[in-house]
Amino acid sequence: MSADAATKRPLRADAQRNYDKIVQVAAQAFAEKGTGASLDDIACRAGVGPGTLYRHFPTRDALLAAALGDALADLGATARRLSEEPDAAKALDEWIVELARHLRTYGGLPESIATALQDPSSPLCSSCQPMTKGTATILARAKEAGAVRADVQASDLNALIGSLAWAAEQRGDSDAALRRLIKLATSGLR
Amino acid sequence: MSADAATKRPLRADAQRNYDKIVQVAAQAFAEKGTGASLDDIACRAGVGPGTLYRHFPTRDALLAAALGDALADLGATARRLSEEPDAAKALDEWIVELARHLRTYGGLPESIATALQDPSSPLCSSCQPMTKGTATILARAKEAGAVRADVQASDLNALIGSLAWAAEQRGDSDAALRRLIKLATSGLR
DNA sequence: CAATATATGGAGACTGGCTCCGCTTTGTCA
DNA sequence: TGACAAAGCGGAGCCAGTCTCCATATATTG
Repeated sequence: MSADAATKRPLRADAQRNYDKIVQVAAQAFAEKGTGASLDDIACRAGVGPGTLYRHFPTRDALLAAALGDALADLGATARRLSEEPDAAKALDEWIVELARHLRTYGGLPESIATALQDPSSPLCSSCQPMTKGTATILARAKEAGAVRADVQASDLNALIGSLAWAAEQRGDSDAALRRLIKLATSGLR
Repeated sequence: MSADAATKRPLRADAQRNYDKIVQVAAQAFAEKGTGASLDDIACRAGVGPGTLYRHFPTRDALLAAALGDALADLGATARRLSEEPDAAKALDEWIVELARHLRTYGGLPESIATALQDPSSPLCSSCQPMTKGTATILARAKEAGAVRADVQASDLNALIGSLAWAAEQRGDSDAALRRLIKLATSGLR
């Protein structure tokens, strides 16, 4: 959970220390209070002033993207693994569940991400490529295999998964309830 | 858009005037700025102090429920009409679209309602009976007609519809895009 | 036209976001 | 090693929003 922003001049040692500490504290705060956690509070808990936090992370999304770092890398790995899975239909089912579960890492994450996806300039938007790309490739394979209707769009599927994760969060659902919701939405009403 | 709260002692004339004005202004503000509109601002625009607004409506949800009054009555009427519709499957389809559309009356409404539904003491929760009951009865009829799997639960269907309305809002979707999303979720992937 | 219950409004406490700028620390180079 | 410039810091302070408290004002009633 460190080493990044190696582009441009490397940060001064103290600055790098602060950066890392902020990300670490932020990850914990988001886990506890959701994506709406107070940024001033995070700065305080990291032992820096608000100014420092805002210079490193000009927006909440920037901090969120940094805090999410590892989790998103994991998701990328999962996507690659499922792209190899022989059974394309099974791979898609698994991907959907996995993605929905990831979206519950922090409270409020589905909303943060949905908003970010609307704004290409958001750092969170670029960080989410593992998600969007993953869905696109795995869905494409499932279509080729004839396991999915040809008119299903990747963007719609992403929106659907996000919205289910959101609903599950709103209801305080268990993992089982989330799966039930996913099954309802993916197999339809009849 | 007036006359209510006739239970208990009737409000003093000036109080009733203020009450009505607040509801009217609130409906407009929510329409413009979403359910998160500033309450102090609503009070100000209605020509009353914040204290007055908060005495009539102790929570945002209380005000929201009042502002939604007419719309919810309409929805109740729609539910009754669709309960008569001979084709139970068609009735359900229509209900789903109608409900999702109603949830877009104000920005942020799906979230406000989803939260309220978790809290039986919320005034918004009771106001939403037309929605929940409507889904329950229309779904039951569709099941009887064999148009829907028997294991589909009304609560899940409600959550699903709400989440689709939420997703459509996040993406700034047109009505057509919302319908596409609904079709995807109700007819499944294959 | 009191007397009284009812209702008002706005000052102000509090929370969180975010900025600005004088001060401190670090890295470098002689 | 010492000194200087660049890099970084932090917290005071402003803004917006929520919500409360209570001295004051107004409607109603006999």
